[in-house]
Amino acid sequence: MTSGKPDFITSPVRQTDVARKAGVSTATVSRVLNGSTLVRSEVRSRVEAAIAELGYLPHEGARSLATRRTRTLGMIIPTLNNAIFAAGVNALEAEARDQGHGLVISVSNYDPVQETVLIRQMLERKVDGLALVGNDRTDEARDLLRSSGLRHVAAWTFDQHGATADIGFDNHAAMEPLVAHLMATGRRRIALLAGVTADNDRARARVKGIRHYLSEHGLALVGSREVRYSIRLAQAAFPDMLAHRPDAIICGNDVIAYGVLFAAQQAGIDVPDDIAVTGFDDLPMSEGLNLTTIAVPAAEMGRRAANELIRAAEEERAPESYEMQTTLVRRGTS
Amino acid sequence: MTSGKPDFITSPVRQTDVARKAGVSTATVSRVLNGSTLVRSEVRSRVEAAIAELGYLPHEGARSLATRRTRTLGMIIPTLNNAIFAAGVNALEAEARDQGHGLVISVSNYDPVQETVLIRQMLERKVDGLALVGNDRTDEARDLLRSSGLRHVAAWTFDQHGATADIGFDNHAAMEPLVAHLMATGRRRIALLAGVTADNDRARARVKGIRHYLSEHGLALVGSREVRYSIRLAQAAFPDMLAHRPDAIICGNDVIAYGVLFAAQQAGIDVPDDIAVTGFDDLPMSEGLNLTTIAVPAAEMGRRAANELIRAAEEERAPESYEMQTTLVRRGTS
DNA sequence: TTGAAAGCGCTAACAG
DNA sequence: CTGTTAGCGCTTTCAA
Repeated sequence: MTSGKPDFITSPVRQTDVARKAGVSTATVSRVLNGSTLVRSEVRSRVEAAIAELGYLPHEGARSLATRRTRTLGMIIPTLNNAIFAAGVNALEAEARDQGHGLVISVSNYDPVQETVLIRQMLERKVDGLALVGNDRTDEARDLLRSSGLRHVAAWTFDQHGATADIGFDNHAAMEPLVAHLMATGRRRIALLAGVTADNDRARARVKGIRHYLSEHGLALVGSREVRYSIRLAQAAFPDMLAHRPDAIICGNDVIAYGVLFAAQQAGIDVPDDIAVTGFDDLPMSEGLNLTTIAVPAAEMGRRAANELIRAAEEERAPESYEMQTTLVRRGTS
Repeated sequence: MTSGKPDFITSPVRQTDVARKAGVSTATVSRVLNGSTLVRSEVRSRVEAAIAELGYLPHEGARSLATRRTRTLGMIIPTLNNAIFAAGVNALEAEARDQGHGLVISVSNYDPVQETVLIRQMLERKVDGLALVGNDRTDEARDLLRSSGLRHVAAWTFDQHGATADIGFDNHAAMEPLVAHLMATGRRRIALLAGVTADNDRARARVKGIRHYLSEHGLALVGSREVRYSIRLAQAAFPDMLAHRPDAIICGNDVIAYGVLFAAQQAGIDVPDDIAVTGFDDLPMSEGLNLTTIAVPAAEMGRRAANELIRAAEEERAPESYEMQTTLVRRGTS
């Protein structure tokens, strides 16, 4: 770029250097940097020239210390190896970036204790806002959040009566259309291959929803078990499911459903003629596999969470809840 | 937790408060915090008690300003909506966290100009190390990296003669076993459905590799085109591929291969009898779909990158390159 | 419109 | 072993 000077390795150009070069005070440089209107345009361009020539880059950390705002959002997610969460992070990052904010991300591996540690770290990093997933939290984490006053939202969940600002959907209610659809298509022997429900309020709510809506039709699950998020493990669990002689298998998420689909294929069992299979998430792959599933507004939640967090920080208020909708996507497996 | 005081919202407890409560200087509190050995154990426990009672959390930003280390790594990836990248980030984050470092992540959407902007932001945030993907970069980005002296590595690529520290694999050489395998199984009319090669040195290297190894067998591609990373778009491109009457379709990545597989199925074309199909990445899904592909060490790269970046910062040296291997995974589609 | 000076919360010599 | 004293690089009154 600006050739001329031999650009030595590591050039710690500070505001002072710019100020000296432009013949102004650091206060003025700061004003130019922050777009203050009370700077004569002649001075402004002089400063801007100095900034360009020196290749000055403001020190965000120092700025944060002085302003008490980090322009950084934090996010703690269970895992990134789940495409639906990755999509949420992707959207949250994009929105944060558009609003001039950075994103520091941490993975809790579905462990509330680990999450608590991470929340503490986010507090130390003084992020302007924190996005969490769900509402299964340790008491300590809750305390940390409350006493620090850190603005935070819980995504992937929505509870009208909850204490946190939820930006997500009602996992319980989301199952209603699915159960109704299965009923309408004549399925009666329904089995459930759920995701792990321990430390996962979303998974639990879905299971509860399924049982609830089934019971409204005078039915109960003919069988039920849990598997971890893995195609292979779901495949391996298929025989167990089969033992209940179901005419439909509701899966806790799309990945589990994929495993069931592959296992059924290998076992020579026809889907949907012999057994219907459904998922949850609606990953891109599900269209190709023709999987009936429930679409989750992952990108929308990410965007909304970032936006709400930033807005709340600017307006110095608590973030608000937003309820989003899931939609049943009927395809060939049911 | 510590009930008693009514825990008012937002309690800015600083080191000074802890120091006063424990009857020591802030320097001593700092020493306790940083595990210095020159603190009498009696004093140490007094300080620790004060920290616990007050619920004091050190201010990472202020600490960074004083130490000139942020204990934070940066990563700029093309997208998170690609499971293979998400896996890399997941591993990098885990390793960074294990080493007591945070991770700030940004997405460039495969745009070098955007990436340049993000690099500048990473510079302003003073991350201790930066992980990038590939080596397609603007001159400005290169300048920024060089003149700042920011420690960085390029993942997903490996060039013996490159200037950057590469932590990845040779995309060109990775195609050799695949082409050899196709040759060995009698395929001669090979078509390529590549990923987008613009601003993507990895994709270009793979294409070049395929052509190179094919020519060693006296062959050339019977057809070739690019598609974006999308099952649906790949599906839509299938007829074009078919027009070349190929007996094998090499796909630039697994997702494209999935699209081809679905399209072939719908068109009633048998895989692998009529046409062989191969991918690149070896996503978890590929086992279920029985896709022949090339496994990429995503997690290993992430872990290694974090580790090398942190190590290099500690030892105040430049990060070093690491070459990793891809492996051909022969399955049912070829 | 601009500059001087006082911090933001912490660590790091340097004495003692 | 512990306290004192300077800053780290920026923003922000308060005067001018």
